[in-house]
Amino acid sequence: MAVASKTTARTDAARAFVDAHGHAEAPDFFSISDLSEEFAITHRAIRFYEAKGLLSPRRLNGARIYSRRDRARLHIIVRAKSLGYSLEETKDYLDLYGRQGEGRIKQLEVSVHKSAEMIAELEAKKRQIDEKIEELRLINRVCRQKIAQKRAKNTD
Amino acid sequence: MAVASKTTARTDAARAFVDAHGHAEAPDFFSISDLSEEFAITHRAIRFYEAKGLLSPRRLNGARIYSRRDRARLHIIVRAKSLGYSLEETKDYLDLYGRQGEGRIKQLEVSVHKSAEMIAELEAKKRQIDEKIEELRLINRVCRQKIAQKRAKNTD
DNA sequence: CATCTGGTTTACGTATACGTAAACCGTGCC
DNA sequence: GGCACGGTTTACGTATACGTAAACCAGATG
Repeated sequence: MAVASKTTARTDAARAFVDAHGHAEAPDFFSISDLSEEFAITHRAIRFYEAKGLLSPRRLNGARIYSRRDRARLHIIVRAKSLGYSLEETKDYLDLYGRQGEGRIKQLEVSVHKSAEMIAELEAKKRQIDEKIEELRLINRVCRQKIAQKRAKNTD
Repeated sequence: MAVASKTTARTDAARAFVDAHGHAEAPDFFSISDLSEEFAITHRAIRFYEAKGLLSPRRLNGARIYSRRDRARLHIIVRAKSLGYSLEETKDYLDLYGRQGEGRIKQLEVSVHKSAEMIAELEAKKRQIDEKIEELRLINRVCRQKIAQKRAKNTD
């Protein structure tokens, strides 16, 4: 049987392509398996994001080839998800991220405005997290006090 | 027709109860409408949280009466949701929050551990937010630079 | 008494975000 | 040649978190 090489195997042409570019330490292209491993998500999820218009990797013989930029976008998607953003919201974000500095003045001004808005929203989220952390610190403290009390009185 | 009083109307007995306790500034009890308004969510959502075991208000004549503690729990639910936590996860959190300092030493130690874990997780989330904020600041900066350049060259 | 208001339950529908299974294709290795 | 391997599409299923509609009840009001 074919002994799969240690490195992730790929559809042949795709593999050739990926290997051709990028030298060991800093690859320029990635397979779907590379990315699904790196970000601990399934192939299915990655294809789903593409179907929803959040990614659009080039194809080679049908197989998907992801550039560094695609990978960066996926990274953003994964992070945004863990922060509770929907794919729809993340898509808006990526639109901003994608056209970094392109377009006419009007568009650029919109981008400046939107990015400022998003920053404000994230700051608010940070404050909410701080509130939760405070609650948890209180719980932590109270529990430890109770433990100390019980230990002292030996009331188990 | 019945002119609804300015304050939220309630099923009668419930209203009497709610009004009996708490004096204007600091009510002790709340109707489902009070809370749905305060947190900008629907009655349906609140009942749903109850069905999932995250709330358990007392009843009066069938109508739900929420205590300050119930309200605090709902507040936590709403915040957790906006931070991307599922109701299941939030339920675990509320279990911790509910038994603040009760139980035997073993349980208390578990609580200490879990709260510490949750704090660590939230700190990680904060770092992710900081990363996103950094990205956005960059976008913001780049866009403003481009605007300045275009303005200077007057190339629209 | 009829209606209105605010509450209740039950049931079915819907959007999001995938999971899972089936069936296919192209290349490399024995 | 054949099979394993990694990839592909298509289709249907599932979990979460509610929305919506229908039908009911209990007091308050005119």
